[in-house]
Amino acid sequence: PKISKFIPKPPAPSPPVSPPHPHRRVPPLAMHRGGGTIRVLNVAEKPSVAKAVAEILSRRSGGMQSRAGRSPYNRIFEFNYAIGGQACHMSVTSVTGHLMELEFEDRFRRWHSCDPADLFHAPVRKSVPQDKQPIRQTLEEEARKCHWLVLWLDCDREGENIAYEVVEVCTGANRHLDIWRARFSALIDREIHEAVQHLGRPNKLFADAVDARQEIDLRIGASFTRFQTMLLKDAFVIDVTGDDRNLVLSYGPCQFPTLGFIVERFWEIQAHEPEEFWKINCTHTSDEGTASFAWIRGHLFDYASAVIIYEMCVEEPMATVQNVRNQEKLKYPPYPLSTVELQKRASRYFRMSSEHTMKVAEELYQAGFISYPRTETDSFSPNTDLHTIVREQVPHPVWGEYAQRLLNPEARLWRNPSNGGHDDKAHPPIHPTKFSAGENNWSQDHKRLYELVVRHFLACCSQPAVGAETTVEIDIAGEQFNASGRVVLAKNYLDVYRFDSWGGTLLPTYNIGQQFVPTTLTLDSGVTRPPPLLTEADLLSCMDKAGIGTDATMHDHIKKLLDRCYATKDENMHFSPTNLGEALVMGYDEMGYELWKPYLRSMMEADMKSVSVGTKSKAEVLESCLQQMKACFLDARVNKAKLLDAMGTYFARSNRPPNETQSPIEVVRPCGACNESEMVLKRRPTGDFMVGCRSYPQCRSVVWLPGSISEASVSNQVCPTCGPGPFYKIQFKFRRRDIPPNFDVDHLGCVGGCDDILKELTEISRFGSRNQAATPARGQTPNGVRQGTPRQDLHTSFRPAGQLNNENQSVMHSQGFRSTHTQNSTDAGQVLCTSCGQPCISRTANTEANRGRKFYKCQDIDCNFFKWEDELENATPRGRRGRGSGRQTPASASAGRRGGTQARGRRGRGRNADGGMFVSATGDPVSGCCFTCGDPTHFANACPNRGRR
DNA sequence: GCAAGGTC
Repeated sequence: PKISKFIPKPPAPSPPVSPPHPHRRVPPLAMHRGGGTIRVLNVAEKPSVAKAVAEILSRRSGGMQSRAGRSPYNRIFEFNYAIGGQACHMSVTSVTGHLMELEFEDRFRRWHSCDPADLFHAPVRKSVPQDKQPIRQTLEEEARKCHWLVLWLDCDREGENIAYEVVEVCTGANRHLDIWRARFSALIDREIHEAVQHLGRPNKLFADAVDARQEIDLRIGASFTRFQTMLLKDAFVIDVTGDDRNLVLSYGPCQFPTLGFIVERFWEIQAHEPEEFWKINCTHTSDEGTASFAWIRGHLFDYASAVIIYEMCVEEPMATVQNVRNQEKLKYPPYPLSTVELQKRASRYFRMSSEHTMKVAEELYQAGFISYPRTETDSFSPNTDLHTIVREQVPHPVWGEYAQRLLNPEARLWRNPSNGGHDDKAHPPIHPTKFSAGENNWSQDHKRLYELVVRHFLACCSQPAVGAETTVEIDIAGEQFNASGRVVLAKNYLDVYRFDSWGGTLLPTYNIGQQFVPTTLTLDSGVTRPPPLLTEADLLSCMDKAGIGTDATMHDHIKKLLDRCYATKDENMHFSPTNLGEALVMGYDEMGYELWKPYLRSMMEADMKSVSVGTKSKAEVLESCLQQMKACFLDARVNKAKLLDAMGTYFARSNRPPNETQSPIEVVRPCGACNESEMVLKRRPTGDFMVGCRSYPQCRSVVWLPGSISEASVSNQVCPTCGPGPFYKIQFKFRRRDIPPNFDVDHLGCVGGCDDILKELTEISRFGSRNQAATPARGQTPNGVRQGTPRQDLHTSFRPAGQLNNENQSVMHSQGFRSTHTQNSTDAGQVLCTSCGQPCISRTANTEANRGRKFYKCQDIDCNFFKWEDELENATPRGRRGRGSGRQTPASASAGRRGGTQARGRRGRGRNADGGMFVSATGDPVSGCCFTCGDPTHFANACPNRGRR
C-alpha cells in the first residue's frame, strides 16, 4: 500500500474542544486542508482495545457515542478530539486479530491436485476469509468517510502485519487516506494521548517478517503434512482415532519440535541404565531430637572405596562438631504473572491443562475479573496503582484480612513487586481487575484460577519469607558430614500464597568442638533414576526457552499433539509419545533430519529478526529457507523407506505381501496378556519373525525372535514345561553366518521362556555379542514380553530383534561404504554406492558357484559398483562394532538400554538383587562377601543382618 | 484434510 507523503503539523497544545452536543448530528465530511474537521478512522487489534482507546481519548471531550458495525463484535466509537491542534472527528473500531489469511491458489488446494513438492513454489494469495467479511465491510464503509487512518494495532510484529492488512482493505475503498501508526505499550491515559499526538508510520519491515513466516509455515506445513499423510495412511493400518479416513498426520514447525521434546525425554528414560551407588548416613538423637547428617561426598559409585571409608568411620565413630553456621535466608515471592507462568502454575497446582486454563482465563477476562490473560510481561509499570487493586480485595472472606494487613503501613508487609525482566509493551502482568467472592456461574476452575491470580498478585506485593538456617558440620574419622535445619521466622507472602511452601526442620543445638557418638552410622545403597516424563509445565518451559510458539499459541500446539494422537497425557499431567508420535520422530531422525528439533524454528526466528531490522530482505529469506526445505523434502521422499521402517515398528502394513496374507495362521500359544486371543507366528514385511497376539492392535503383546532366523513354522509338539498352554514348539532355521559356530542351524524351540538356546540366540541377535549372558533385558519377563513400561502397550519400548541386529550392519563404514544415515545407521542393507552415492539394491546370486549368496549393486545400470554381502562382513565381524561416538540415535540408545546393561551398569559389584552373580566389564564373575556379616552369598546392601550390628 | 498467528 502506498503511504501518503502528507505529514501532519507538529503537535501543539490541544485547544479546548467543545463537548459533542448529544442531539447534534455527526459533522458532515469536511476537507481538512481547508481547516475544517479531519475525519479519522482508528482501528485497533481487538474490540477491547478500541473501547479502551476511545474511552481514554473521549474523556476530555465529554464522552463518546457507540454504534454497531457490520460485525456484532466490533463496534464503532465516535467522539471529537484534537490532534496537534487540529480538530478531528474520531471513529474507533477494531478487527479481531488477523484480517486476512494466506492460502494456496484454488488449483493447489485439493490434496491430490498437485505433487506436494509443488507447494514450495505454488502461488499463494492473501485474502479476507468469509467469517471476516463483515469486518472488512465496516472498514471499507468507514474508510470512505475518512481522511486519515490511524492504526492502533498491538506493537509487535504480528500487529504490524495486521496493520498492513487493514491498510490494504481501507485504501482499497479510499485511496486518498493518510496512514498513521499509533504506538503505545499500555492502555493508560498518558500513553494513549502521547501515542495519538506523536503519530508515526507503520513499519513495513516488521510486516514483511511476518509475511515470510506465514509463507514458510504454510508451504512447509502443507507439503510435509500431505506427503506423510498420504504415504503412511496408505501403507499402514493406523487405528489411533478409530476412523482413519479423517486421519491427518500433520507436520508443523511448532508442533513437531514440541513432540520432539516429549519423545526425546521418553528416549532418555528408556536409555537410562540404573547405576548403583553407595553413601554413608549418620544420625544422632539427643534430648532435643534427631539430626540427620549427610555425607559431604554425596555418594560413590565405587563400592570398594565406600566400604573402606565406611569401615574407617565405624572403627572411629566419635563425631566432632567442626562448624556451626547460622544464616538468615529469604524466600522471595514470585514475579508478576505472565501467561506462561499462569499456565505452568495452574497445571502444577490444579492439574489444569494449558488449553483449559486459557479458556477459563479468557472467560474471567471477558467478564472483567482479571486483566488480559495473554501477556509476556512480568513487571508492573510504575504507573500501576497497586494499592487500589489490593484494596479491592479487602472484603474477601478468605484473603481479605491479608489484603488489609498488606495495606497497613505498620504491618511492614508491603514490598513493591520485583521486575521479572520481560515486557511485551502491550499488556500488564495478569492481575485482578474486579473484586469477586465467587460468582454463581463460576465453575470450580473459575474459582481456582481467580484465586491464583489474586493470591499471586497479593504475594507479589509482599515481603519475602524470612528463615533462619543452621548448618552443622561434623567430622568422623576424617570424613565430613553436615546437617541443616530451618526455622521460618516470618512467613510474610507465604501467608497468602498457599501454593508455595518452605518446609523447615528444627535442628538440635550443637556447639563447635562438641563430640558425640552417632546413634546410627550406615552404608546405604541407592540407584540412579531416570528423569521423569515431561509434565505440561516442563513442556511449556521447553517451548518458552526454545521460542516455539507464542504465549497465545503454546497451549494450542500441545493440544494439537493430543488431537493428532501423537502424544498422550496421563492423570499426573505427564506426556508420553504414542506409537505414532514416536514412529514419526524416529523416522525423521533416522533420515538424519532434525525437523523434530527446535533448531528449524530458531533459525526461522533469527531470519525473521533479520527481516524486521532490514539486514535481510523478505525475498532473500523466503528463497533460502524454502530452497533448503524443498531439498530436505525431496531427500525425505527419496529416503521414505526409513519413515516406513519406523512406522513398521509399531503398525501393521495394510498392503501386505501375498506370501504373508496367504500363509496359514500358526497358533503358538494362548495370549497371556489379553487372555482372549492367541499368539501367532508372523513374518513381518522386513522378513523378521515374531510371535504376536492375533488381536493386534487391540492387544499388543509380542515376542520378538532372533533376526538370524531364515525360516520358522509351528510344529505340533507341545512344550512340557511352559504353561498355561499349550505352548507349541516352533521349528526354526537360522542363517549360518548369523549365529555362532557352536549352534545348529536347525532348532526346535519354545518361546515360553524355557529355551536357553533360543534366548541366547535372541541376545546375540539383539546385542551382537557372544559374551553376554542370555538373560532377558531389563523389564522383560523370561518370555520376552516387557511389562510395566510407562505406556500401556507391551512392545513399545523395544524394537524387533531384527531391527537391532541391523545396527550391526553399520560395520560397512569400515570398508569405505557409507550408511545412508548421516551418523549412525540402524537400517538394514542400506549400503550406498561408493561412486555415485545412491542406495544399492540387494540381490541373491543364483549362479552355480554362488547360489544363495547375497550381493549389493548400484541401482544405476551404468554404474559398475558391486559387492558381496559376506565380504562386507568378513572385514569387520558382526557384533564387534563399538558404540558410536556421535549423537545417540534412538536405536543406539535402545541398544544401550539392553545390551549395555551388563557392560556398564554392573561392573565389579558381586551379586545382584536377584541373587545372580555380577559380572565385571570383562564378563568375569566378581567375588566378594558381605562386609557386615561375612556371608559370601550377598553384599552389604542386601544383608539381612543389616542394622543389627 | 495441511501451518502458525492473531482473537471472538
